[in-house]
Amino acid sequence: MNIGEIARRSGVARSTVSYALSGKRPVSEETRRRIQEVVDELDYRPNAAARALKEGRTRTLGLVIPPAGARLTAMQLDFVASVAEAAARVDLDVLLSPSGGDSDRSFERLISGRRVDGVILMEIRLADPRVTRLEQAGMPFVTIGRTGEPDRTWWVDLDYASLVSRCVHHLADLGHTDIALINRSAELVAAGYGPGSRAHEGFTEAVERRGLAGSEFCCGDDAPSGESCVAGILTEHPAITALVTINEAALPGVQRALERAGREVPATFSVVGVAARQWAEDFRPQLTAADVPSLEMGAIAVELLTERIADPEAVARHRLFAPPISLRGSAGPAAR
Amino acid sequence: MNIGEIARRSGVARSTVSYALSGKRPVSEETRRRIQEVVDELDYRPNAAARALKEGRTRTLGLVIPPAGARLTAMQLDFVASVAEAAARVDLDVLLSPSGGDSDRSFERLISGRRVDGVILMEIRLADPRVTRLEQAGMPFVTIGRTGEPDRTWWVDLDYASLVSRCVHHLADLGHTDIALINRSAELVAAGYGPGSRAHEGFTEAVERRGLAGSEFCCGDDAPSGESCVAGILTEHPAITALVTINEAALPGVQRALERAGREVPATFSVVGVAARQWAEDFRPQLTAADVPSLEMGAIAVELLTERIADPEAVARHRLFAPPISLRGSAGPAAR
DNA sequence: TTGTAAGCGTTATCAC
DNA sequence: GTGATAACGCTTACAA
Repeated sequence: MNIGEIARRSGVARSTVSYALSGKRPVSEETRRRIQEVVDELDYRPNAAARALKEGRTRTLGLVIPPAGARLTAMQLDFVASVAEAAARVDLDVLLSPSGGDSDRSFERLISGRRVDGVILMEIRLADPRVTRLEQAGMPFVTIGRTGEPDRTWWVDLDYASLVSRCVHHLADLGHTDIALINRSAELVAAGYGPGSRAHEGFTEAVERRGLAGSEFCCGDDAPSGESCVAGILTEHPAITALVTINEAALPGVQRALERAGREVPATFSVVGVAARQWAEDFRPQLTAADVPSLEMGAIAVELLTERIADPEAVARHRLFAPPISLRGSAGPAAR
Repeated sequence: MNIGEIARRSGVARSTVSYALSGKRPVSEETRRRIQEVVDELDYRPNAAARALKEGRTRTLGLVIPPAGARLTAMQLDFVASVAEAAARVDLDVLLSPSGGDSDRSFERLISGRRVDGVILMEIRLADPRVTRLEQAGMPFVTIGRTGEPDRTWWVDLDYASLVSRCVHHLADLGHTDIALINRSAELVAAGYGPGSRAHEGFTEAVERRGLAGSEFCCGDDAPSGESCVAGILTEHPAITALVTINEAALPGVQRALERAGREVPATFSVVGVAARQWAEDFRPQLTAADVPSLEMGAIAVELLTERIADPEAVARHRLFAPPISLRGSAGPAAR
């Protein structure tokens, strides 16, 4: 089914069908109705490739996800779902590219094959080759997370430094003096992964300001890592009475380690952190945490990207999210 | 950058460039090399839209995922990742369509806009309107999960009936006589969701054959639902000594309820089920379970789909997975 | 071995 | 208010 067939059946020119559907020039009510009838009957929709070729835009966004080797966390998954959803709401399609570096074939296709009008990137490194590549290719993009040069680029991000800092202050207010930070994996932190280093910054700054003893621990993105990490903390640093975590995938393990050690939360140990609401509510007792607004972040990423696509000269915009800490039941006064 | 520019810079005709890149007709080594140099220098790749228009195929697969309202489970997420990965390996792109019913705009664009060469569908209902729509449109598709008429269609699926049956037999062999099935949510089961009804079948059949007392419980796809479901079982059906579950998202809650109730796994209560390996290993003790081979299933789905696209007349093929139960530590002899 | 040209289905310009 | 037609960038049948 193509526009020529619609035109033939409605007894008009192809251009008239095009205009009737786009509304870009007036069409008499009579012919518009006749065309619409045929269109509805045959369930016609313009061929995407032909339209993209002619218009020079694909009405498609690229979403670069970590390759399957690196398992996606619930938060990343939420971003994928929310980006797809937000794009669908404005009639944009989303093309998935599971790429790690900058020389991946599917990533290259997106760019030089002009498969998409713009790209959303997740799991950004402070120095990210994919960002360089997109800039060089002149492809509009928005990152979820920011690079080391955040002023020049378009992004949405969580303010990990301030969130972790707030967590520390909250624990300090409750009287805790000896606390731990459960960070992401050592590999990620070493690779210059933003959340890792910014959580570190926020933690050391706040710990120092409040005169606390703070220890930092890297931890893999899974429950077993969380369990062994916290088990280690409990045995080797018995003075520690509270922890703040940005590693949500480790939470089930954190919980298990505390239970095994017979620590009551929050009576004899407090836990606070940054996590998707679902993870926070799955914790027992429910986790006092800054709830990551992943749905909103995905939606804003799409919004920024469409804006940048519409005006390639526009000055860079970003959005830093610092959601409030939701008090649930996992943090209490320090035992004395 | 387009093929004309490459041709001009290499001093040949556009068709020669095309042939040099596709290899569809011999090109002298000398010119091939000259062209390749220019291509490499300018990082040229054929425009995807133009190529799709000319060839009548998009080299893109559609992947229909549940809309964000219904949160994706870890298993669904694994499917998404593995499909994207498998497609990328054969240089196909994946277009995401978050659609529930058959009249979603993004779903319709896939089909009548000819945005993709074929579609992969997940979360299939026994009677699924999306399947009907794809058949009517003549769009090749493969489902992850199967409909009520599995002979006519292409799919990959888990053999829930046989897996659950095996779990029951395993528990019976261990001496359990009073067991429970934790199914998916009541809504899903009522809506004719395959895994739900097939788990039911396998359970009742095996329970009957072994002369056991079996009770079935529906449970939402999250930890809190799992916790209250199992808590209810323990108080209201004290005779039950073991359960089999196909609801992996409920597992953390299942564990919590057992711990709260002071039941030792596997000493005083046994748990077996069907789950992604990651979920099974997160359980304490690790869960004796049939490990869902999501990576392989996604890859096979892509393989079947490409096959069907290549030969639209081919007779329907499918693949039913019945992975063995991996013995871990969560099931033991019935306490007497 | 290479070049010429038609045509894929659209949209937009120009003409009436 | 509507129709004819060129052009988007590519692949491929046909010519040389």
